[in-house]
Formats: sequence, structure tokens, C-alpha cells
Amino acid sequence: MTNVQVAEVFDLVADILEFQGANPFRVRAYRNAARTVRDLSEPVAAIAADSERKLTDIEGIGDDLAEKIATLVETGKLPMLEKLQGEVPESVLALMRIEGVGPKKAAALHKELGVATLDELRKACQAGKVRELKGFGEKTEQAILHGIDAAKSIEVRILWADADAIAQPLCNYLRQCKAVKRLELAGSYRRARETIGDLDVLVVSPHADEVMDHLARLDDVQEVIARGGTKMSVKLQGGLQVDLRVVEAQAFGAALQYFTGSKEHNVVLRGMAKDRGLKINEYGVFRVRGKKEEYLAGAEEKDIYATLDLPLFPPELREARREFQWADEGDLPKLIELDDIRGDLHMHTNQTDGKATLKEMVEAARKCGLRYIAITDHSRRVSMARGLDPKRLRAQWRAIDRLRDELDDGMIVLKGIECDILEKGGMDLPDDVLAEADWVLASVHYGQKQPREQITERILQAIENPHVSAIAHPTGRLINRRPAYEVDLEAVFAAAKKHGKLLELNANPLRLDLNDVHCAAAKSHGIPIVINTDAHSTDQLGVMRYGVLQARRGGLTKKDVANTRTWAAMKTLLKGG
DNA sequence: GCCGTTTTCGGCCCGACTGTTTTCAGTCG
Repeated sequence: MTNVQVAEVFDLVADILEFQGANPFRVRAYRNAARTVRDLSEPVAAIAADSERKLTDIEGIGDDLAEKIATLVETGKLPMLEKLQGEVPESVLALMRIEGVGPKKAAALHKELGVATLDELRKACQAGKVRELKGFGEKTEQAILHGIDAAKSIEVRILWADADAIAQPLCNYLRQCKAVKRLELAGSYRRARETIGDLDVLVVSPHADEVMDHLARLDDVQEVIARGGTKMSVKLQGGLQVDLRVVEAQAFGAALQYFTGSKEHNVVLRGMAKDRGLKINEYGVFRVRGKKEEYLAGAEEKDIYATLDLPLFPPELREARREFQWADEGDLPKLIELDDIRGDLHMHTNQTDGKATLKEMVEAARKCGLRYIAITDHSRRVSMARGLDPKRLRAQWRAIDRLRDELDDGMIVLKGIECDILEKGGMDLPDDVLAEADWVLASVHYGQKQPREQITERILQAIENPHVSAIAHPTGRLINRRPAYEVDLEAVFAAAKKHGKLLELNANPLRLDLNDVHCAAAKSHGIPIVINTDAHSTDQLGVMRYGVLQARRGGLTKKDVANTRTWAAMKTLLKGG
């Protein structure tokens, strides 16, 4: 059983327990465990199988959960979950996914009205039965009716890049309001998560009403969901929710810290504050003496952390994974920045499915400040993209040779290929051709539904091929569209380490694989990551920044990313230097 | 259910908003 599967079991247990009204802290223990296991950089199955190690050494895993994990990885089942599933039909859990309906209301609906599905709930609302329940009313009934359709459509988190395209104009618009003195985006956008559920906008203003009125007047606002004295939520035309929060200047840092999250990071932080007799909320850090509270800090984010002798964590690290441990050890990594990138080793031209010519790509790369690039068009297996056979590939390389003679500023153009790993195993181009390349990416494009063992074996073979430099987009996922193929990444990491190969972090905002957790795992194995754009047009060279953000979330430094080096240093690295 | 410890059980982050109440519970982030 994979970590993700174990995590899903624990999440489901938490859902059911919550519905049953179990101790909220017990529910939280399961949710924490789900998250911890999901974020773990190695399989829990490996830890469970290792007699030298204990599952209980994992933070948040005690004797009970360790036992359950062991059962899960051994048998693939959890008796406790099966028992719970017998008590609560799965369709009932869907009730809790309605906005405004939590475990208490869902339980009341189920118990009092016998409602077990969303359709039954709709009928109950239409019959006016819901409003008669204690704690419910007419408005709640309407809100539920309104929320049922939304609950039925799967929650869609939009790509960070798409959120960015909405967020920037929105901020510009809000800044036009004279009452806005300071403005910052917080939330998962600021933490640069690969997808964003909503936008959190934080504003300093002496006139909250003016700011809220200003936002309400925006054409793109479809609906005002809620509005109070300091807080307002609106839904934009595309469905994205924006939460606006107005605070005073002396609370700005505290609010920014608070609304940037993550929730888990904040829980740890507040716990630490409490241990010191302090209290942290969105208004500041306070010293608590009996009933009196003394304001210590709050205007700037760094002051919040400083009161706990903590460094200003980069937002990308605030996930309560390793950051507090790093801080404790004085070993917080200095994260990679976009300017550190020197080369881009994955891009296409119009010889296959790219839009631009070789020359145009080189020119665009130069404008991006890159010092070296690899042209890596598809190999022949990718017929849809008119993939290159040896003859056309060598012709492209001759064109690169001619272009090199024209380049006078030290820009290096490498002869590369994105060579397919065939369904039956083996590379799409013969070794003698690959041997002539400066840089070979190996990719899985076909046979993505094969069983785990088969796909893993194909990739391991590619890693063992002496001409292969790196594995491109190693999991093949397309965010919100296609799941990752089944692959034993631990085995891939081990092989890459053994054979001195690199792994790609594909910067395309739809791919972004390896993901943050995988990047952290690769780093712990000592495997260099190469961040590439996979550009199919000159514009797409700009996606590099998304890849860098993902790398930062994985805790990668300049040193951990291979293409921050010169090409000469990269070559040494590839030779196992 | 975990954790820490004062080793056996109490505490576990904190506040805004809504709708239902008439002082607060539920939900959300």
C-alpha cells in the first residue's frame, strides 16, 4: 500500500468519526496522520518492514496509529474502517461537503429526517422540512439548496499560474482605492501551492467599508457571499472565491502570518507561543498575564517569528513539515531563486510539436538570460507530434552546428532529444544515435496505464542506459486532468543515485512533477534536480518561475538544482563527479 | 488519538461571521 492510499484511509476514518461526533482531537489525530504520511519522503511500508526502525518515531504517530499502518501495509485493509463504513453510508458523508453543513448539521439531517443522499436532502429542503429542525431555519434551508449543486461538482482548485493571472489584476484594481494603504496576497497563493482554492487578500485601511464597497463594484464579482466589519467574501465570475480582510497597520504582520498559513504551521506556532506564556492571533503577539494582555508585536511578519526566536520562514516552507526542525537546528535552507537558473534543458521546436523555429527559441532563451539550452524535440514514437527519426534528428543537429558558428556571445546550444521510453521497454532511438547527443531526456508518454512494476521497470532500464542524462516529468501527471502513472519512485531514486542520473522538475504549471514532496525526497537521496520548461513556444520559456516555486516548496537550494551550474559543471556532474 | 510529563491524564490555536437564537452553536479558514 502506498503512502497516498494509507493517507486516504485515515482521511476517510476522520470523515466518518467527525460525522459521528467523535472527540474532535481524535479526528484531528487521524487527519494529521493522513497528512504526515502523505508528505513523508519515503514509503511507510518500508519503515514498517524495517526491524531497525519504528513507525512511532514519526511525529504524530503513536502506538495505535502505528499498529493501524502496519495492518494496512500488510493486509491492504483496516478492520476499524470496515466497521465504521457499516455504520455510516458513504453517501451521507457527501452531506458534509455542502458549504455551511458540517458534521453536526449533517448528523441532524440524517438522524432527524432520515436523509442519506444529496438528492434526498434536496427533496427535504423543497418540502420545507429542513427549516423545522432545531438550529435550522429558512435561510439555512435555502443555503443548503444553493450548496447542493456546488457539492456535487468536484471541488476544483485552480492552477497557481491561473490564480496568478487573476490575482495580479485584482490587486491592481484594489490598489486604486484610496483607502487601501497596504495590500498583500496571503494563503496558499503566497505559499505557492501548485493549486489554489481561493484568494486571500489582506489590506491595511482605516476605512474598511470603502475598500469593501470598492471590491463589490468590480465587474468580475458575481456574488457577495459574506460581509462583516472587517471581512468580506466574494465569488468571481469564474467561480474563484476571494476573501478580503481589512486590518489596522499594527496588526498587518500578524494578519499576514496568520492568513498565509498553513493551518498546520500556525497550529505549531501557536502551540510554541502558548508554552512561553504568549498568545498569537491575527492581531499580534501578546503576553498573557491573568486577564491582561500586553501587545508585543504585530506590524511586521518577521516580528511575529522573532518573538519566538524563529527566523522569517519563506512562505513556501510553511507546511509544518520540516521547517521548525530546520530552524531549531539553525539549518533553514536558503531556497533557490529564479535568477539562480542558468540553463534550460527541455524545449521543443517546430520540427516536432513546438511552434517556434530553432533560431527563435535560441533568441528567446537569450532574452530570458539563459546561458545554455538543450533542444529536445520528441523521438519518432510520438508520431502525433511528428517525432524525429535518426535521420531528421541528425539533420537538426547539423542545423545546431551551423547555428553555433553564428553565436558569438558564449550562449551554448546543446544537441538534445526527448527520447521516448517504449511501451515494451527500451529506448525509441538506437544507442549509437543517443551517443552523439549532448543531452538525453528519457520520457514515458505511452503505456501510462501499465501496472506499477512494468512502468517502474521501463524507467529503471532507461536510467541504466549510459546515454540517458535525466528522466523528464517523472510521474506524467497533469494537474486536475490526469493522475500520475503508477511508479515506484523510491526505486527510481535509488537507481538515479546509483547511476548518477538527474531527475526533472517540469516547470509547466500543469505538470510540476516532481512535486514538492518528491523534490524533498530526491534531495534527501542526494539526487540533483533539473528544472526545465518543456517549452513548446518562445512564451513558454517563462514558465521557469513556476518550477522554481515548486522547488522552493520542496526545500531545494541553488546547490540542489543542477541547472544553476554552468554547463561545464553540469557535465562533470553527469559523469558522476 | 497524540503528547509530555509534574508517569496517568489533561490539554490539544484562535477568531469572524451567520443564522439562529436571545446568548450561542456551528462552520469556516
